[in-house]
Amino acid sequence: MFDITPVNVPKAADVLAGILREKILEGHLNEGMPLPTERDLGAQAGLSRASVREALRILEGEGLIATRVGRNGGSEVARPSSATIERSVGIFIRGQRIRLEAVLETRAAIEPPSARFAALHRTHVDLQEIEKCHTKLEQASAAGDIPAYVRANLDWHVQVVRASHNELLIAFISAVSQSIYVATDLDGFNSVEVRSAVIRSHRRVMDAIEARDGDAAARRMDRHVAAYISDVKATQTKHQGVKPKEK
Amino acid sequence: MFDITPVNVPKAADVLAGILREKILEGHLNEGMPLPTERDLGAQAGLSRASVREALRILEGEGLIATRVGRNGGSEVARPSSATIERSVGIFIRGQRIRLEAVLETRAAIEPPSARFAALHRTHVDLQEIEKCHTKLEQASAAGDIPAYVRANLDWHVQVVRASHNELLIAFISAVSQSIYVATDLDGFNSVEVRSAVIRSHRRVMDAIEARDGDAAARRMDRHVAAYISDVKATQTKHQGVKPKEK
DNA sequence: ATTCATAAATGGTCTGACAATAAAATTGGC
DNA sequence: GCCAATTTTATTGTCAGACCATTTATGAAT
Repeated sequence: MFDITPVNVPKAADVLAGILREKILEGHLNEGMPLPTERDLGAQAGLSRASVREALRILEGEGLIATRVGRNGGSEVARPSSATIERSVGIFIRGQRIRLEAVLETRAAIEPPSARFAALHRTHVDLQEIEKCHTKLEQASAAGDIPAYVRANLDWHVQVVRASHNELLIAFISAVSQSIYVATDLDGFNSVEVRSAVIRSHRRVMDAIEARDGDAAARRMDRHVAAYISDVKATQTKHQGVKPKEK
Repeated sequence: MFDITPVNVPKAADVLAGILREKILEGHLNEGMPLPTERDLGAQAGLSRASVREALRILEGEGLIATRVGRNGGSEVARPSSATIERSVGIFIRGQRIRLEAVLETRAAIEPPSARFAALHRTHVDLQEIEKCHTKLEQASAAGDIPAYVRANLDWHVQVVRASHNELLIAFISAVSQSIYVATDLDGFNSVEVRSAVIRSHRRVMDAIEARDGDAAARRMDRHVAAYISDVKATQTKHQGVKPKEK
């Protein structure tokens, strides 16, 4: 037999996008450098403006270029940020109907080792940033402002991972946190006791990071997120009412 | 002051893409369901076909639709797969010039807890799949086929995480592994001793997963990836020659 | 020099057409 | 009646050209 795969029919826009993507990622085009105008690109590539625009739209979706209108407008090379990862992860979670527990589980897997790296690599500025989030958390808790509290809680976790100085872990945590935030049941934090317990856990983790004690940071973060998952599960079963089968 | 943010100028294609995206993610449109034709969509939305096409191209980039040409062609709803995450992570790593060490560090952070979940949630089929990868690894090692060996190595790691049955972790590992593969220095595995050591480590992890021993699985995986990182660093310094400052 | 009006450059959008493709409908042979 | 070859048709892919919207440069008036 010939054993040939389904014939490959690359579209013009895809080809052009691929060429430009490689040029950008290869480093031949640096951040901020302008691309030719759509008309020029079309002339150079022998394509219509419509095809060029589709190609540029693909690259824009990948965060590789940014486009402005008007005179001296046009597309310029951009650095792909974690925002692109956050978007695709968010779509993945919603599209695949990933359960909140699984998302929390993922965070529980990533954060303890991240806390270890944070303890090892943190700078003085990192500590200040984490402390800033913690203060906001305390204030929101005292004021009983639950939405602000949850927001500050998420920010604290992201900030801790930031101190690891591992951009990929930061991107992952940011993406996961974003999805956790929109799915978090605010009622779970109505109790001032629950909020205080979280604040105490955070303090212990921060102490370990400040002391550059990686093992302690990982261990305490592990306990903290595990406790968080238990709380969420308890809240869920309490709210679901009939749902849980009591046999 | 008025305190207004920079005026929002949403583009037609973005708006339409947003509407369709929500419809899909909200679950009103199920997988495989056909969207209207481009002309119909344009008529319904009051937009030109060009704008509709840009919107569809955005959604295609997000993995939310798939498009076929020809009669009875058109776009149909798709489930966003981990491929989208893999792409954005790959672009992020290349675009941000993330060092290989950082990527390996990320894997080292994710895999041990994933191995724990694998030990806890694995099925019999999972074990068989992992074993299959292991067999391929041994064969490639014996035959001295380094590229196949590295490929099988990566597959084994992904397969272990698959056994965790956490789709998000699987997506992360797949994405990271993909990038590790293209950056792996094949020469590091020229030695049969190195390859055998890897195979022995894998076997120990597999034993723990089979025994449903989460702690052991996590611990052994941790040691394995840590050793891997050391090897890579050793290989790098050996190869770089002058680069490392020997003071 | 500052301010204001005008022009120019660029992306955003629309219209209409034709090409390429793949499936359905039709036809012809048996 | 059934199967194969052919034609038709529905759909995306691509193109060309025009005009609109937005932003900036330019130059004139003060």
